[in-house]
Amino acid sequence: MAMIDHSADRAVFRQLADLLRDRIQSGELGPGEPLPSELRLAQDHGLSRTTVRQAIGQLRTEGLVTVDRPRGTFVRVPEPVQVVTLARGEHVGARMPTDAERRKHRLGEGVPVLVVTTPEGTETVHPADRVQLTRP
Amino acid sequence: MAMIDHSADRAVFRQLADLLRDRIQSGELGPGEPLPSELRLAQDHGLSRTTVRQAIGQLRTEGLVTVDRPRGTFVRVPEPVQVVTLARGEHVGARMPTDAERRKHRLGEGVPVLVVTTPEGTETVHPADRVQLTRP
DNA sequence: GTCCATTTGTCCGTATGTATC
DNA sequence: GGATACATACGGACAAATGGA
Repeated sequence: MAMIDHSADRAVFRQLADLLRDRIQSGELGPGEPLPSELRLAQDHGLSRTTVRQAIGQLRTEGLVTVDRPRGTFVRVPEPVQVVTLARGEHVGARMPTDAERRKHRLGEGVPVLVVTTPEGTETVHPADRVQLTRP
Repeated sequence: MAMIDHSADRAVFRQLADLLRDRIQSGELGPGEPLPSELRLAQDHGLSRTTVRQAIGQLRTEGLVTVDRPRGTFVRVPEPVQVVTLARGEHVGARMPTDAERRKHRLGEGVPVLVVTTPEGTETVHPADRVQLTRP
């Protein structure tokens, strides 16, 4: 098993996040598959549950995993993407939603929003996990 | 002073995050201004420093504040925005960067990246706090 | 339906390290 | 050196929701 180095420069919880991220991005943990439970990870690596939660929190903010409480933590499953066409003169930015916006649009953690601004200044917000913009 | 309701349905750290977010969005705490220290917030509201850190962590993931350790926690100052023109057929998405990408591009916490994909499939990433895309 | 084990969420306390002023 | 402030890591406790026996 991959190991954690307590004497390393990098924080322990970041090392654990790196390990789990690698397992996800390598495909060893596929979309929809559960991560080991927090208790299991803590025991396996000799860490406190607090530290394990920090690591998983990191992956949550990166949008790599979602939590279905209390069933477990799962590798995020990609949403079907809808393509939206940009009109002339429109600008596009991205930012994190506020807590209120997250609930309103039912956004998962770690999912930004795309903000489209018309030349008149009107803004529309799109969930970045379900929308792609295109210049035709 | 605004109060925390321990009997409320909403978690205490979320209530504190709400209070601080309101003070930022109302302009009472302007860009570049420091938040009260974690210890100060803990004492003022009768909370543990752990809980205060949870609240501030929430605002960090929302990109509302930045931490300059150990000077303090500050309301994020908007970056100068560079406008990038989209070519025909390009697609635009957004996602959170991984930890490695964050360090590579010197991205602040809570800042997504804009991902531009050419028709050939080449991807370029832009920090969403410094770049806006436009369809001319 | 009830009981119980599992799992995540929340909150507290403590300690130590590191960088700044 | 000392005080301040954030970062990391540990520990414990209880709550809430799920799922299986």
